[in-house]
Amino acid sequence: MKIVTWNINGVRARIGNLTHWLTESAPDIVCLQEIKTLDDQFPRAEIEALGYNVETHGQKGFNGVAILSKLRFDEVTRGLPGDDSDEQARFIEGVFSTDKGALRIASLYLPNGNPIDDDKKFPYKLSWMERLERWAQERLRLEEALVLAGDYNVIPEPIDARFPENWLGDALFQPQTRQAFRRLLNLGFTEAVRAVTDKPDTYTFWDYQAGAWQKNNGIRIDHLLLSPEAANRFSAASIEKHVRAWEKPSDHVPVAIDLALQPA
DNA sequence: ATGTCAACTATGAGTTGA
Repeated sequence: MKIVTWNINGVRARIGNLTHWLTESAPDIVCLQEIKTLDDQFPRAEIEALGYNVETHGQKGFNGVAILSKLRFDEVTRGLPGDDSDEQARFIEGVFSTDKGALRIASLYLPNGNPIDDDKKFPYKLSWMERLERWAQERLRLEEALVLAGDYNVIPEPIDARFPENWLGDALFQPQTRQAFRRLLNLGFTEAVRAVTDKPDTYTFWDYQAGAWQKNNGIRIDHLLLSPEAANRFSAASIEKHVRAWEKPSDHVPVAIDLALQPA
């Protein structure tokens, strides 16, 4: 089963791009971030026409996440628990039935957190990461195949940036950010891409500005975290980098994994 | 060179967020 995460950076601006990619890549389940639309304006008909079920958690103008799936959703939950005052749409969870039992997948869009001296933005990022850790700890107790996929806005290690020194003052590469990400991993997750390669120049995002793509000035911030039960079925990971060279691209590219699971 | 882009407000051009 092929599972992919992709920050689409505006699903309405990118619908042609998305349907072309769905046809080419043929994923079973897709976690989208930054759909930048209300649920009732999501272009679901074009996606359903390709055989996908669609569940969204959108908001006006920015943020927003979705899950597209060839498998029927058994359950859907919107929003990350832990702060009832948080109105930003950054988290959706779906549960599916497979031949090996339940498969639980979350599509998450972790706060950017810049600038770090703002009195709200970086603290919001860190508190969101604490909420995510608590949620993950609880879900791991279920001992299910669990995939936590999305735009983490975290550069885990210096090797995950072409020019790590450029990111020292950035929320994506702060010691507190990296430490929170390691805490999450250390609950027992396998980070899929780094489990299969230690190569440098393994990036998932290239800024639109300053010719970052042409210069390969990239960072790796889109990740898939696997519970032990998912990691035991994990066979491959790939970054679909060619999509960044398409017309009107997102600044992120799809990151895919294969799990040895079949729809029930 | 903060060099780009999407969506908002508002109906041409500025703001926000990334």
